[in-house]
Amino acid sequence: MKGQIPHATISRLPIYLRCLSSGKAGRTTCSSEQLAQVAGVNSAQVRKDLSYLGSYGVRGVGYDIADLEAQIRRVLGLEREYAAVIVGAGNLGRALAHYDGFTDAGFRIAALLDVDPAKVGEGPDGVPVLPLTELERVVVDEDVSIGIIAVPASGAQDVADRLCTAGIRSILNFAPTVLQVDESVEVRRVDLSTELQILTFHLHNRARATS
Amino acid sequence: MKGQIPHATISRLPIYLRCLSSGKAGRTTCSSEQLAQVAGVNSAQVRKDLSYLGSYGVRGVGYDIADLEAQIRRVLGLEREYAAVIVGAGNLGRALAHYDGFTDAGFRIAALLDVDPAKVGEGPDGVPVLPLTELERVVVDEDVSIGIIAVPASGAQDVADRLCTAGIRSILNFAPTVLQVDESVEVRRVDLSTELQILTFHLHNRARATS
DNA sequence: TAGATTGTTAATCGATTAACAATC
DNA sequence: TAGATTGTTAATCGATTAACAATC
Repeated sequence: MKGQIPHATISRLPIYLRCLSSGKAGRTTCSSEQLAQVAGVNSAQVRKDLSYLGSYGVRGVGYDIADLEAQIRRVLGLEREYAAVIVGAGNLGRALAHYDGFTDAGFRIAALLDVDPAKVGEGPDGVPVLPLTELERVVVDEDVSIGIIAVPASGAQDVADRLCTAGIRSILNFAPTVLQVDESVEVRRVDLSTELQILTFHLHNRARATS
Repeated sequence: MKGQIPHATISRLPIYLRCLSSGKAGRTTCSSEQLAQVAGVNSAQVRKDLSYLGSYGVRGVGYDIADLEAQIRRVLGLEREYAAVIVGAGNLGRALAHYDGFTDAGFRIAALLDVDPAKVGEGPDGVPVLPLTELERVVVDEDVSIGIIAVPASGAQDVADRLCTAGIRSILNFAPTVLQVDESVEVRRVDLSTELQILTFHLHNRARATS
């Protein structure tokens, strides 16, 4: 059943969820047109996406906000809490450990890990900074299911290999590298420089187009 | 000419660029198969993407690495430097200002801006932290073309509006909101919680599939 | 020439969206 | 009933990829 939800739909569900939670306090229902407006997509798209969850809308009325929220959370598997480790306690790693969005969304940062012994100790918001050698132990002891890589590109593949060996099957990679991992491991890449370079393409082209 | 390069191709060009730069020192050419391997895509895809740049490959030999790098940089508009401002001097904003990847890729962070007067002063790596009221002046004086939003969701739309009014046409948005902007403005969204939630979908489904 | 690899075609696949019957 | 809005179909659009002639 679940397997047939398209990839593109899955990546829009968190956006719908966010739009629903931050909706006007008074309303209890919401039309596909309204949701489309705030999510920045086509209303037919919204209806199609939501139809994969089952038929929870009411014709002529719209979707019940609380109900829809629950359905999306169920499909995304957000009914339980997940623990994550962040590897790399540099600026980015520490900023991520601080990041409220993770805890707000129900993720728990079990530890920051770093090869540099000087960084070990108490970290931001009481998250411990541990030596990288503790990786395997933390993953087991704290039931960690997500690995976040925030080390320089040169170390990223090694870290990924260790995470995989430790049993991690979901990785969020902030290093500017394409990781080579087993196909059973899901990797999402967040590449900050790449995002800026895509923006420059448009800057460059708009400049050319109007000159 | 440029306008016809597909969106999907544009977003892969920075990855190819990175793979080329970090290649083995000895080699001067590179086949589509090799590039596909490190970039994690299909080799036919690589050839098709590169064909949009023009015909710079040599049959039976491959692509000249230095030449290809130059062509990609030209198409992406990376032959010049761009200045960016980061709005929001919290943990994320400050980590981004520190981030070497931006300077390595030729971006200059002109300033961090924050509404909180307590945060104003000298920031990370000598980047000044200025009051948000300085926004318009900095954009003009420093010829800023990119705005990076690292404020909480509640303030993001206001910041976006001010950036647009100041003349910015490219925005990188780290706030968990879909910004409503004029269609002439290009927005890229980096939503950290969304990425984790997409990972949980796969965790959840793999767990269900194997149980 | 033989081997390697590009550039491009055509087939396939998947995602988007207009349109509208169903129905609250 | 009249108005609103869903769920779904079918058309369209765009992206991926196998295959192979061209050619170094």
